[in-house]
Amino acid sequence: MDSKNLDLVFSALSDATRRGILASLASGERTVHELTSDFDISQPAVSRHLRVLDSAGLVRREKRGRETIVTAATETAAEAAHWLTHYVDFWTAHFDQMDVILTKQRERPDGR
Amino acid sequence: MDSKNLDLVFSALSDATRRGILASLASGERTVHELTSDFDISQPAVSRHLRVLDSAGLVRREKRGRETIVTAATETAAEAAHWLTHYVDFWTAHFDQMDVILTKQRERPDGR
DNA sequence: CGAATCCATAACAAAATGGTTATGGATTTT
DNA sequence: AAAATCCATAACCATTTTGTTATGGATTCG
Repeated sequence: MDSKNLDLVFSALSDATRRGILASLASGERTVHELTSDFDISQPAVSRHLRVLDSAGLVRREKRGRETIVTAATETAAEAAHWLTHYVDFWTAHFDQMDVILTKQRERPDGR
Repeated sequence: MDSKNLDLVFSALSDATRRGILASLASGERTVHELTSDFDISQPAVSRHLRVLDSAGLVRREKRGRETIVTAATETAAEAAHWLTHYVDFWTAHFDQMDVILTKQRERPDGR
């Protein structure tokens, strides 16, 4: 997952409607038509949200007859979650170190 | 973490410069001036990125004399990571179920 | 005290975002 | 075959974003 992909993934996740689409895909695949009736926006608006999610690798679209079937692509979200968790761990580790240092200073205020 | 906060957090994380700022804060606090020399953009641009990160709750700013000290706020990123992980788990669970169903169908193609 | 430094905000321009309606291709239904 | 359905794209508009330069307040340095 490179920087450009992270841009796309986090940007895609920054919209409540798109997160809602992903949430509704948890219960299984949905057509564009079904998604349009789930959310109170026009069909073209749904199509554009899906293109954003698709570009980010967060959903897959597949033509089936005249319908388009949408499914969640778990791996990409998992990668983004790992990235975020990695940073949190990284920060936390350093904060723990800082805490150790500060504790030592408190124990020996003369700096020995 | 409500929907509006998720908007702010993911939107803040969708910019490579802001992720870079967060990364550089892993090694400890930095002043706005230091961050400005780290990244090849103007000081006002850095200030605005910091305001975005601050609004999302991803950093804290503290005036110290004429300097502004910036530190990472781990908790918020952790919450976003948890949100994302939760969804991944949720999806994965359903996909696993689907997989079970599909496997059973493969084992008994007559649908018994 | 005067000069320099640190930083936030305002004003502006360019680009991206998210909604709409209009349209048309492909497929299914009748 | 004609009508209806599903969906993508184009065109348009309002809003937001991200960079810039200009400016000024607060603090520190000499």
